[in-house]
Amino acid sequence: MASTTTRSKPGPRPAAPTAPDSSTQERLLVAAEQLFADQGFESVSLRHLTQAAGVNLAAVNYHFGSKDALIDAVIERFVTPVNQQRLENLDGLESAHGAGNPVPLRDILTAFFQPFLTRVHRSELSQRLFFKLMGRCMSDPGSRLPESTLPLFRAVAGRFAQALQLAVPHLPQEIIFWRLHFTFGVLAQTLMHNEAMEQITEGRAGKPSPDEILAHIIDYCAAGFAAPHSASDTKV
Amino acid sequence: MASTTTRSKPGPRPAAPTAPDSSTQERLLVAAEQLFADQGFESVSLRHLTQAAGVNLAAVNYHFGSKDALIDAVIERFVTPVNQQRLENLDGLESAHGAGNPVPLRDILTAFFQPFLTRVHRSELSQRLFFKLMGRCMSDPGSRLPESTLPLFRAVAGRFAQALQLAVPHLPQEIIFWRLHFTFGVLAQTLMHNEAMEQITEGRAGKPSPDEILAHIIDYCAAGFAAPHSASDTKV
DNA sequence: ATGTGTTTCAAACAGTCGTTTTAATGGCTT
DNA sequence: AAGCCATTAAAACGACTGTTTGAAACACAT
Repeated sequence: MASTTTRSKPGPRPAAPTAPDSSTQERLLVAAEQLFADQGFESVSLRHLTQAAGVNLAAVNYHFGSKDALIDAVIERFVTPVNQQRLENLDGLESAHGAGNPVPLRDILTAFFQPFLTRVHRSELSQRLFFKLMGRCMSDPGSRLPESTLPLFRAVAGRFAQALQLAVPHLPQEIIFWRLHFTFGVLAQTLMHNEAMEQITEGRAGKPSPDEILAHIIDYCAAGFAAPHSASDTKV
Repeated sequence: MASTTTRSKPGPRPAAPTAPDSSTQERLLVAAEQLFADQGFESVSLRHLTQAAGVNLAAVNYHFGSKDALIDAVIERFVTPVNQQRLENLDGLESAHGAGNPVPLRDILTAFFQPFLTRVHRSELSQRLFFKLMGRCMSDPGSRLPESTLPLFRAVAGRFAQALQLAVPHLPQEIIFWRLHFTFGVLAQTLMHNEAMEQITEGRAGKPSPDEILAHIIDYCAAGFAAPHSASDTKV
């Protein structure tokens, strides 16, 4: 009988999002990435997840130890290359402008945002998924980031803060941290609710391409970052 | 015996966060506000919630019908006055500058952000709570907003978009929507993870006051909003 | 063929969740 | 006093959660 559509219930090997011959771990990671992205980490049950992946219920605990460990694996799987490429981008910029010389603000921000947008292209249609999963990592309760990713995150924050301090030397370091914080917020909002923007811009000019989105973000954040610091009247 | 500390387990009426004589609905709303704020809507069980409020487990379903209805009630309870004051602020600004005349960008943004910060003062120490609860409303899965609040939200969005169009006439409407979107992100990030900023700024000058935070946000968002629009090369 | 280690499978575990139920209160009018 | 209503109370319901179990299936070496 039916074998055309993507049934979710029975069958030993229902149409899976992965190649049916890939390893169980791979299938779990891919299915988890998909489901976590549009339902959240806690809302996806292991039964739903393993069923979508076409593997046994116990596979998660066997291969990863626990659901939390699977979540960490999913996050680390795409957070790490993003942060690595961020550092590579910044390395290239700094060596191009000479060590100790300031790098233009827009270039720094582009180096920070770009890995999100290019890494999306590897799996074609998973763009929306990737966006939302990233946004979820940045805003889920308790800043749900695996321990193993924290050192790299700290390195990224430190390096970019340092580069920014050279780019906008008229700002005290504290203000730079605040604005880095705000910039994270712009990114998270864009990643999580980008479909809301698609609705707004729908009548106009098709869907916004990742490059367009990037341009809009850079315009906004670069201006916000370079803004003069209205003197706080608490001091002096 | 013991009645000094805040026991959470037994007793007919353990030390509750509300006046012990207030109504059951009131106690539930107050306790829910507190718990939802720092644990998230789905992570708080009704048993934990009713215990903290000092009421019976069935009280939630009796007075509100379901847990979801309680969540909606909690959200609506403080979202509505915030949006009402936003409209009042904008009314005041527009009548002060004359109908049809542009209102300064920073004033518009202040009118938008200020209700968050002043409304916080009503319950003294609940400032952090209020911040996080609001942030959660804006970023939880499915944009968890009660139906009853949507008309007011739409009115706020429309009115402010209109005012902004007069304030930054050099921008097409689509860009204004994008930047309104980004501004939401800055707000949500600030509301949710403000304690992260307290850690960063700790060694320096005490805690940031709400007014300082507001000043930082306005500096960033006003500049981002007024930024020139780098021409998108897709058209023309 | 035999043994070894890894992986899969169906089934059950103990626990929590939101909700419902039924009985026991309390205050109020008639 | 009796009767009625809204509220509270304790207990149980069924459904779901993540996790564990012990046996079956497998690949692959000896």
